[in-house]
Amino acid sequence: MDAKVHLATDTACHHDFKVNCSNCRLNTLCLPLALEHKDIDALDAIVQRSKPIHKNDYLFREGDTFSAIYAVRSGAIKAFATTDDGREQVTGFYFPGELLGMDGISRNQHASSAKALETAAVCEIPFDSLGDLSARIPNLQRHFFQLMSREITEDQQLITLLSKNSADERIAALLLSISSRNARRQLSASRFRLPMSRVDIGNYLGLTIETVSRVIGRLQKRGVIHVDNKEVEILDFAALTDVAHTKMDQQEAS
Amino acid sequence: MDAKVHLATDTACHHDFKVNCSNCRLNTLCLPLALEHKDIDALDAIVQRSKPIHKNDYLFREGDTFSAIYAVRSGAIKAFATTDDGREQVTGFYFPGELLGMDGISRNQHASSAKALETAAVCEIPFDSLGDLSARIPNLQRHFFQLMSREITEDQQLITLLSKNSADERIAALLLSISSRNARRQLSASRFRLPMSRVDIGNYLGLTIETVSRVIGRLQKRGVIHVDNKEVEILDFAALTDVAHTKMDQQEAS
DNA sequence: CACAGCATTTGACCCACATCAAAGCTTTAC
DNA sequence: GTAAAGCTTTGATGTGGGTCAAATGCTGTG
Repeated sequence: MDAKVHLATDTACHHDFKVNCSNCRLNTLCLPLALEHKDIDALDAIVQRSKPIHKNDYLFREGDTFSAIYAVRSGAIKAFATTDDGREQVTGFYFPGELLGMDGISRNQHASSAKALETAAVCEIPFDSLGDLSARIPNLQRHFFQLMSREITEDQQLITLLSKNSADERIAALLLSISSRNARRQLSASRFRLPMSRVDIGNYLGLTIETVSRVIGRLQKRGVIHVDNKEVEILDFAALTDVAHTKMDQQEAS
Repeated sequence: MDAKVHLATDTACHHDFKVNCSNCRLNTLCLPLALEHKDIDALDAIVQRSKPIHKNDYLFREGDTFSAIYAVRSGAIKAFATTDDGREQVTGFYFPGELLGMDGISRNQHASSAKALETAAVCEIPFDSLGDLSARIPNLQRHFFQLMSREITEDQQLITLLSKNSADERIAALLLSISSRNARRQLSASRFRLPMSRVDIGNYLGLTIETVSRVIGRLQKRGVIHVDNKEVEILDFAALTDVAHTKMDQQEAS
């Protein structure tokens, strides 16, 4: 964790106060747009970095009044809705540089809950301020429309995955998604730690934990990946991509 | 295009070209906001109503350059993506008063295709103009954020439906959704015509046509609904709601 | 009106994944 | 360090809905 814990006494923030949007390592992800310096500073002024949360803490809960969207700075967050009968539908995993909470805008209350999968730091972006600022900075408005649109297309991809793909294909697609999101952050595309449990994976992909476990075991036996608990290494990208896309299963030596 | 060019010759269009946003019957659906008269007029000025399309016509195709979003004025539209192996994932059905096309914003090209399920009229809203206007009319900006957010929450509900619910529950939920959307338009909640085929329903709900057909047959046998081809009557709302929510199936006399 | 081309229904059978069960393994608490 | 409580894996068995097949019903067209 951060060394500067005691710098500020007036807030709950334990994180580096020197960070701002201009110097944030993630700004090419969270703000991949050509904003003027002064515009970035204006955005920076409304962003609050006061939310270090740890494992299992809620960032917000379904039904909470909506007031802000959140950008992940470190750690990992899962978003999920709880069904009538108490089961959990995970609607997304969010890694550093990614934004969540946009589903709360429509009814002014969060439609899903979000909790930390591990210790995480987030930027809180008050939505009213963001709206005001967007009206003044056309690029920012456009960018924010794009971010929401991306959430829509990603949800639609998940819909397709759930509706049309086998368990093997779903797992392979998730591993490749995490891999490529790691790569965007300059981290290894082939070795990483899964921050979520098998239960979470199951609740995201519409599978039981047993199936998740079996599929992972099968991929490992084939030499496509190596898994040790939550540590994953992708040994054969081509094969994994193949699994993700192949409708009919290819036969393999067991 | 100018709408008026078709007045003399095009008899395929049965719709009223005099319509504008102020007098549109649907404006409480498509614009449920407190816009000033002059703001509505400004919006009206950018909206184009030049698109009467008929059954199986495309409104836009996956990959087309994105330039506008669309509001359905009459008829019905389905949006869908085509998977690698050529299958169709229907991502939504759109009825009068509903907007589609927002998934194209993020990459400046449509992420899905849209085609008419029956003869339809749509309003085309050029996105650049809408952005400009939104920057000047805070209420409009907020409203549009809300519309996109609603699309997100609806997609997430579909994700949950696909991931957690049985065939019976999915069908029941779809029928209830269409029913309530009809009611919003002052139409009967209990009797309506399904504009989409069984194939489309299957591709939306992640089921085969055989299963769709069997579930509908079963619901009919139980006296929950009456179906004649595409005409549906809901005979027992309580029972249908029950089917939509019940995880464990209730026993019934067959 | 009759025929071609679809869409829908119905039945028989099968399989991918769920469910049930139980045994490691890992983490947390004291 | 050890116990308790989770997680994860692995195996045996069951089933909802997919697949295959065929009959029937619609729709449009010349």
